[in-house]
Amino acid sequence: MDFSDYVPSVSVDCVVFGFHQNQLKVLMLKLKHLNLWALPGGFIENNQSATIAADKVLKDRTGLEGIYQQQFHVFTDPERSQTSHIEQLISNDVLDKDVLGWFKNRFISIGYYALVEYSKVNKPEPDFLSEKCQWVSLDELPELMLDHEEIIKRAYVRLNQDLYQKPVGINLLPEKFTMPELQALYETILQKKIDRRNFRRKILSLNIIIDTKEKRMGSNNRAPIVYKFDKTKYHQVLKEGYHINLF
Amino acid sequence: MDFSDYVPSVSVDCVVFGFHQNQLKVLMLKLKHLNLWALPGGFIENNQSATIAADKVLKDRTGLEGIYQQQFHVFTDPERSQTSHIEQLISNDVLDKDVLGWFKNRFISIGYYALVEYSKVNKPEPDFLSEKCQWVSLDELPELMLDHEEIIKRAYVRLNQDLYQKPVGINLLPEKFTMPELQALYETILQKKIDRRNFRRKILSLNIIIDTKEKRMGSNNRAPIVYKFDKTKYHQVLKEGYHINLF
DNA sequence: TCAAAAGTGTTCGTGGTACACCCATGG
DNA sequence: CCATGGGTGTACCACGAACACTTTTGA
Repeated sequence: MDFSDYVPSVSVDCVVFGFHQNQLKVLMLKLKHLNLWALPGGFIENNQSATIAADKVLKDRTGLEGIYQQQFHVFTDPERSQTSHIEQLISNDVLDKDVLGWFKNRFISIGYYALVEYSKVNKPEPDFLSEKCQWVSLDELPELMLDHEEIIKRAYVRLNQDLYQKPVGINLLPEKFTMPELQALYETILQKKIDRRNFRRKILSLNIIIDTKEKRMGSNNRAPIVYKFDKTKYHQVLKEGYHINLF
Repeated sequence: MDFSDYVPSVSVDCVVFGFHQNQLKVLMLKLKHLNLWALPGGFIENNQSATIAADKVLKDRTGLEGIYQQQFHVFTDPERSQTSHIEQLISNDVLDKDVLGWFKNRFISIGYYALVEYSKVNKPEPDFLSEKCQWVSLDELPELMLDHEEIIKRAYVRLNQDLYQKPVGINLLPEKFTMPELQALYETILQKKIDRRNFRRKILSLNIIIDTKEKRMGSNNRAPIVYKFDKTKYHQVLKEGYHINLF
């Protein structure tokens, strides 16, 4: 029994969603000297839980802390580890060739998704392997490293499912927002049109948003009411989930 | 940068649920020479995905194959690894002392839950660390190794949640079953009473079970209809989930 | 005063909830 | 023929779906 057979390297990959111009965006890294993009990620250090590691990844790339992150899947397919990209990075002196042995090792990755407010991420920071860090539209993904495309797909599927059980928005939207803005977010994530009036009633019935008594002026039509989230009730509902009627 | 810091050992732990005498049971292992129980688990071998590893664990302990297993969480708390149990196993000659270094390593564990038919598990097999393998009632758990109690709790919470989106039963019940039996299963998992007549209508409306035209004779009252699952439709519904009405 | 889009209200139908009633079986 | 528990039917109500009307804003 050779124990070294059972020691894969474990990393954390974060699918960071933002919402801008009625599009869902994902934060991605462009690798140095390669025409490839990657998800922000990192290794789990000693005495760190995966959650802490994921929080650190998010902090390092966006500067944001205390953001809602959700572990959604572990990717363990032995075929997912490929060294070809690494070898190219080494031949371009981005990585030292000593590390090849390490990267030849088996990798498994814990997938997290995070929801952040687009406007709060001013200057996303690339890491040492990448030349830039920026938002990429979900439906215009470039060529991605390893199985990162599948990771994003699964994160999106999970986000979609979670939306039917938990509220979403407190991190994706600015502090103050209007009903049409919240609706646009839901329509984007669910990829379907929702009736204005029914949406309004449904959301209000959840009691998670508060009328600020302000109105958003400036546009050529009736000024919509400005709302903010009731953080206490929001997190309560987030924790308990909706009470779905099945029996 | 010491890469060896980032190399935890990765195991798979399976929470195997069975249903017997209107109780949810979990398959557990009694450790040799210790007054401790553990979940069936194993390491992920080279060229194995976690799913395959979990299937192997299930096969080795129960003999069953092709069972529905669901990855539900990864446990990465650094505090979860303790060597005290291992040291006791070594001092009792169950384990060779060479392996202590290995077990001093950091562990993370991928949690799966499985649903199996109680009666199909005739002789559950202990592994080399344990003296017996048997069903334990969920509400009478003995003292458990490491964080296995939390793993079970979380598996149960997830199963409970999943029940509101997916059907359950095809693996937990025998091939042929009656409506009251199915209802007892649901009531046990959801821990609440369900109205007989409404349950019946709801289940039938899902179109996942078929009337076998048989009746279960022998009891002192009207003989209930015997049903079986429509495997095609069942797995279809399992994959798609219920369409919950939210927008 | 007009177009655009937001706020308010109404109707309808499906499906969940809460029941009452009848029917088969073994003792 | 009777107790027990399973099968069938119905009335009610909440909530989602579809839709019409009024109000506010800037040009």
